Amino acid sequence: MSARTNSSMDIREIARRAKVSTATVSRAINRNPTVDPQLAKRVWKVVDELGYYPNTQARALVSGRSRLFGLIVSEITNPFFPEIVQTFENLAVENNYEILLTSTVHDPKRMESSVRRMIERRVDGVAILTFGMEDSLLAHLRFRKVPLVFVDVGPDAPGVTNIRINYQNGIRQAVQHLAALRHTRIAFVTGPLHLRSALARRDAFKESMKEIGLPSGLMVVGDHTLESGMQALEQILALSPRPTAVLCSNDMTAIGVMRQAYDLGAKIPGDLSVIGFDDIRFAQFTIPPLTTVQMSQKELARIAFEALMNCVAEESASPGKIEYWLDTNLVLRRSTALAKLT
Amino acid sequence: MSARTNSSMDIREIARRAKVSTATVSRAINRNPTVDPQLAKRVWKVVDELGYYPNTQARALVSGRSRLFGLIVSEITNPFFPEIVQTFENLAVENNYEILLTSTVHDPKRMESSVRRMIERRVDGVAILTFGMEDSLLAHLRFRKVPLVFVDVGPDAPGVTNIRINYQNGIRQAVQHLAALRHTRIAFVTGPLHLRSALARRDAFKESMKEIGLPSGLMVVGDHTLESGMQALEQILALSPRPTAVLCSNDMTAIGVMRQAYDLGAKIPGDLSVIGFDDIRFAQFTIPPLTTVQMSQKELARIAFEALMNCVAEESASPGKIEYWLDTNLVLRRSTALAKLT
DNA sequence: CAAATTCTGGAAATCGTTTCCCAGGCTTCA
DNA sequence: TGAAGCCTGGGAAACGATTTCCAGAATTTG
Repeated sequence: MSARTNSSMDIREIARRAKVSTATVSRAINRNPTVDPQLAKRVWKVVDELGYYPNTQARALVSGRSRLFGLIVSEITNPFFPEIVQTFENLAVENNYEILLTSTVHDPKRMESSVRRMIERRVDGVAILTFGMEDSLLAHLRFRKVPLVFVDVGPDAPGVTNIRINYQNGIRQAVQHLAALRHTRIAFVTGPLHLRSALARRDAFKESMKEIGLPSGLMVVGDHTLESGMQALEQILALSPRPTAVLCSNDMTAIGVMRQAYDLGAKIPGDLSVIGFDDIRFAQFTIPPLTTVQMSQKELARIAFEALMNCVAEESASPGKIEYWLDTNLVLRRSTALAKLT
Repeated sequence: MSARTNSSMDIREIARRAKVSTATVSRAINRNPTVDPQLAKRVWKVVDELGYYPNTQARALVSGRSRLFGLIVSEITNPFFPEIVQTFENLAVENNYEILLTSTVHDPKRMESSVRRMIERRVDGVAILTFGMEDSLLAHLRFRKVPLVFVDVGPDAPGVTNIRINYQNGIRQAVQHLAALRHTRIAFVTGPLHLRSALARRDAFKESMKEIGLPSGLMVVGDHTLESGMQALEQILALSPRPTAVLCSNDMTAIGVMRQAYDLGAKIPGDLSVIGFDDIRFAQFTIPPLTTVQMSQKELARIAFEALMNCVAEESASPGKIEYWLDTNLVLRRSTALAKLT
């Protein structure tokens, strides 16, 4: 007998005190209209008096729905995610759902444990917001017919929803903005090239440069960390002729570039224009405020959540593959300026 | 019949295929040593073949433990929290626990729903890392005998663990560091004064100034947001004689101060020394890197988690009130310098 | 070799809900 | 007035595990 046995308030206790059956209590609590208002009131009175809260686990067990959505991210500390998690949670609360947050921290073992835990808790759906997740793991989820939402890189299979990102749009705007400021030597700092999303950004850059007849050879490989941005700047400044603008695969990299520029005494945007990607919240507060390509995290989270809700609502109605699109757009701040003529 | 019924793999199915009873399957899965190794192997074989994962809800229902810890924060997007959540999750994974993350977003309704959801999911314990939570809500949790861990502001009651922060230490170091740099007009930007933690920081500042015979009247009220830091700087610069150093109640405020200084053309640390509080990860990447008082988020999360683990382990052994202490320390970066003589 | 003891694994109760099925009590209509 | 048809609410069977007993087998002991 554990200590919490004494607060044993089950539906039966309520039933006894309200002098009705457990079935009626259940119906009353779930606001089933077939129950007499008088009775319902009696039940609610007892419920309130005793401070009774239904046991979600028992509920889930019999109903088959856990009212739990999994959310897999790569790292919670990655500034890209908190806004997403927050928005996701807000929506979850509104819809009486809970969120099971898991991070992979780029570790295969953790990925596996993430998936296992999702299945064990019988989540009603999973949003996978991390890039790079092994297919064999996904197979487990697919096998269970767990609704899946991917951002950008999901397999083209029935029952999985994909949110595709229009990288091209924002990056084209960024490149053209720089070109308009008379920049011709524009460098690009990539992300880790084993990530499809990083590749897509790089390709969008190449494409955009080609469109306006500019060479896209000034490329430095980074890994999306602030530190790699710092290193990237060193390499960029060593190039000859020296680039006058840098476009980065994400904001952290751009912030690293700016940070290193500060250390090296290069003025931004005077000596070098910098553009980021993602528009994490912090981008508006850097010094100078960072011009960047916005990929709305709120919007992304909203789409992901709604996609999941649709999946559980449909209930095997039309499990065909579905796609959503998320656009990207340049937001101008103060890290870009006219190219310095040399 | 829902669509997932077809993947109906329960313990019985395993039992049938392994030609043993469900009891044996359960024991084998839980590595109960009383089961014959031969049999256990047979069971595991079937389990692996079928890709069986035990249903946590059923488990929780009968065992009385949900293996779920609640984590209530004020806002996930507050940069103070991601590191905590990440550390907490890491520990959870190691210990086969799940984390139920909830944010109050400073909204009484959300606080209530947070608590309700924790109870409904029957969490084994809750860490409350938000400052300012109504006592009436906590009463619900206490009534259920849910182990509770507070940071800094918990009620002095049996069964609740408190993590107390030694604000004084770090703030004294900060003040003395500034004094050593010949600053005598040191301003302080407070947090929202309805938060006990903000009051404690302010008082620690006053105390530290008094210790070395400096006046502590240069006080601006803020609310821990970056924006309030920006506004605070305007007020500070309007003071006469003008302060030469600012100590802030948290890092976001300090970053706001620096951001505004940049806009107004005041050099940091040349014209003004700035010190923050918290040491959020970003503090090392600001321009200039922010000198701040470290309150280790990792350590905080670790203590909170271990406190919860202890509570569930003890199992009503010694439910007396327990206290942990977390120290704070100044970390020197580059936002402070010798006072400019005027 | 019989009796006592220890092991091992099975049957069944249990956890706290939802929900199916059904029995009465009413209403309605012929 | 009697038969037919709703409503309403109760009894009991799930849901998928764990765990307590308990019986029979295996082992040890006198």
